[in-house]
Amino acid sequence: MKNRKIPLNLNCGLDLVGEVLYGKWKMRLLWFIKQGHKRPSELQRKIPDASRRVLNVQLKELEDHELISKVVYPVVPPKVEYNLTEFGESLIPVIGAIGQWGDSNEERLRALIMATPASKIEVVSEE
Amino acid sequence: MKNRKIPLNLNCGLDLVGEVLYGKWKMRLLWFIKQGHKRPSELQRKIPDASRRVLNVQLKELEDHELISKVVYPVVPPKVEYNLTEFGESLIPVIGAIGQWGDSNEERLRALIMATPASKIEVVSEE
DNA sequence: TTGCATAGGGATAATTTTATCCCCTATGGT
DNA sequence: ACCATAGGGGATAAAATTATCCCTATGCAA
Repeated sequence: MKNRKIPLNLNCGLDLVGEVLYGKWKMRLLWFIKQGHKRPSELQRKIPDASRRVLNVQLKELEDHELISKVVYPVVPPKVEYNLTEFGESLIPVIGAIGQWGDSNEERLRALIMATPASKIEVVSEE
Repeated sequence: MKNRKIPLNLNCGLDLVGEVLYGKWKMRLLWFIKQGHKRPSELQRKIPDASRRVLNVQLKELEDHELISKVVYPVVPPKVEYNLTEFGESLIPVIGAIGQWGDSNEERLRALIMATPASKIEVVSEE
């Protein structure tokens, strides 16, 4: 998400949403924050597949887009909390719907995804 | 979407949905097909920002994921039609919800996105 | 004194995703 | 012959996204 060479297209609602919600971990971040996991370290534990760095970056973008707000407590060791803004809250039902569809179709999706050539992982022999 | 080096994570519903719906044009393709624009050339006209090639690729993925089905008529010049499968149909309300949220918040989103440093386009002087 | 927890961020590499380019099919019309 | 139509696809370049590595700071505990 740095300066782009290719102009954004922001024609329809879908484009606009994409701009703030695309990002591998963003929806999950919003979701977990909604569930009360507000501190960076908690979120990190909830999403161990993402590195701390990446979460920071995506949190920052969510903040820039006013979906979450950040509170920094001036204590040591540092303490930070994220909260959904009202704007962010309004997205929760949408994310809920997406996750819900995924959960409802979990088995089928899993099978489809695994069957797709695109998802075959390239196994590299260890050394 | 070729063979990947980094394992997919398919922990929750959100991950699963992402696997079939991430892709710059996929939701729009589904949406337009739903609206009756079933032929590749129609879709292309609806989404002029994407090249024909890219649409083909994404349509193929949607097909592999059983969200749409493809009918090839053995005529010349060729005629092809895509239709939503039932599975694909079941996604329409979700896509609708996303687009709806985007439309409802269009102005705010547009302003936020433009204000974000990340979206500043790198202007290259001509020549 | 070293180690740990907490949070943050620059620089760069790796990976994935999109875009671009160019070519192919077959038939009917000019 | 040559073009237009309607649909496809390989190869490669470019761009965008993620991951990795390493460094900052503070106060407390072993």
